[in-house]
Amino acid sequence: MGLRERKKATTRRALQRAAVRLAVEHGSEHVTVDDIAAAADVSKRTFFNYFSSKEEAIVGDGPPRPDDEARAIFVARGPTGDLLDDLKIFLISPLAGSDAEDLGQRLADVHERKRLVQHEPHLAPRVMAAFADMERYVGESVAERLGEDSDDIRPQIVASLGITAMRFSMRRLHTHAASEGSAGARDDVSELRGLFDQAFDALRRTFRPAA
Amino acid sequence: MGLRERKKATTRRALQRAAVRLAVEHGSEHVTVDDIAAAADVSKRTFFNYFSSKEEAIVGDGPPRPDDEARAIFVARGPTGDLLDDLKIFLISPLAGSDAEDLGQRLADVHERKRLVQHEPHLAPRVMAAFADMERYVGESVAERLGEDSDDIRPQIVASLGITAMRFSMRRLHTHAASEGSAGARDDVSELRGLFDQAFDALRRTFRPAA
DNA sequence: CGCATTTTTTCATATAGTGCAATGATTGAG
DNA sequence: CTCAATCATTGCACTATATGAAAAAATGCG
Repeated sequence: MGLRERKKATTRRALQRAAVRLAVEHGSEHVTVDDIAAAADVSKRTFFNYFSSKEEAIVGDGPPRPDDEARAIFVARGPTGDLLDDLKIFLISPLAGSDAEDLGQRLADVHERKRLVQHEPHLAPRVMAAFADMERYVGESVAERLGEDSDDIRPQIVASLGITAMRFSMRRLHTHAASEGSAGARDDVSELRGLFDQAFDALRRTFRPAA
Repeated sequence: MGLRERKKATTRRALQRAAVRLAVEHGSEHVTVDDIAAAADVSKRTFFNYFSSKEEAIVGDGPPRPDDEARAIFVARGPTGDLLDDLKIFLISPLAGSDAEDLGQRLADVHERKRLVQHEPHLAPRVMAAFADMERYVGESVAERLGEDSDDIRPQIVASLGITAMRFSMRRLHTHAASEGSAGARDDVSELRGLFDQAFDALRRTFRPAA
């Protein structure tokens, strides 16, 4: 990785961190792009080279998507053959690969943004839209697996159930224990997995697999 | 209804119609608020007295919400006692009251906006957010009916299934027959009801009512 | 009609977001 | 090392969104 790319990554992180921090401190409405750029020591124009809008920098990218490999396995009826089990594995796959350090950092970011959105409801639409987009992606994957059209009702039902489980988990995350700091990174991950298991157990109970 | 309120309603409709028409004609990116205001013969500032953003005027309000009466019936386990049947009635209740004339007009608007969003994907997030908001509302109603907390998983599952049925119906509406004009108003309504029935039949087949 | 209320308009202003050309740093080839 | 190509950053100009405040116009009522 060359110096150029490293600097770009640093700048991007700096901008994003500044955006979130300032939004938490003063409320996102009272933070201008100029403020964010100044806090990250770049020009306003540079900010827009990295983010296409202020909200994008503050809210972030939404839930992480499974990669193409995980999608291929899911579409090919793998790895277990059971629809719900495989859907669960498919959805949680982005949390599988990376190391605990990085993962904990991302979950901490999720946590901070969650609080931000709760305090500022006008940010919610963007988050909701991100989930809706994810749901469309999952729906198409399910349709492909089932050999049906993505306009059919069944793939949409299955996708919405999966996304509901996901939202439930992320919503519940951190609402109980107030475990903070870097030591809680692994705890966060296992808590998220636990909630995910819990949600899918509930799905299993209310879902009748075949027609 | 006094002259004042009638005029306000007229102005609002004029602005909304102008917004949609111009967006269809030239693409929403190439339509400015000044254009819309000029087409409706009001000042730009007046536009913002009616709509808080350009997108709000173009995309509209999203799916119509059940009124408090319908919600009260649903929460009180009415009218049939069966969860899915009652959910269906609850969700479709906004289409029950008004006359066919007005209803057909609204469905025509839905149709036009649907095409608009399909051609301009950047409008999609707003629509998705509207559905997500509706889903939250339904989830809270279901939780109240079941005597559970709206943070619990079951109300969220039920709500997401209901909204999925709704989205499926609105998505499929008008994709088959190209029936246009005022004569098709009643047909549209019955087609929508048919699709809604179909979706809920599918839900019934995949849903196991009690734990 | 004449007065009170509400709506519309005019004007000023702040901020978001984009295109373009110039500048300066990073890189890789010779 | 040196030079040339590449790429990020920046400043500047400009358009559009959105809001606030006060003047001006329209409306409702006695």
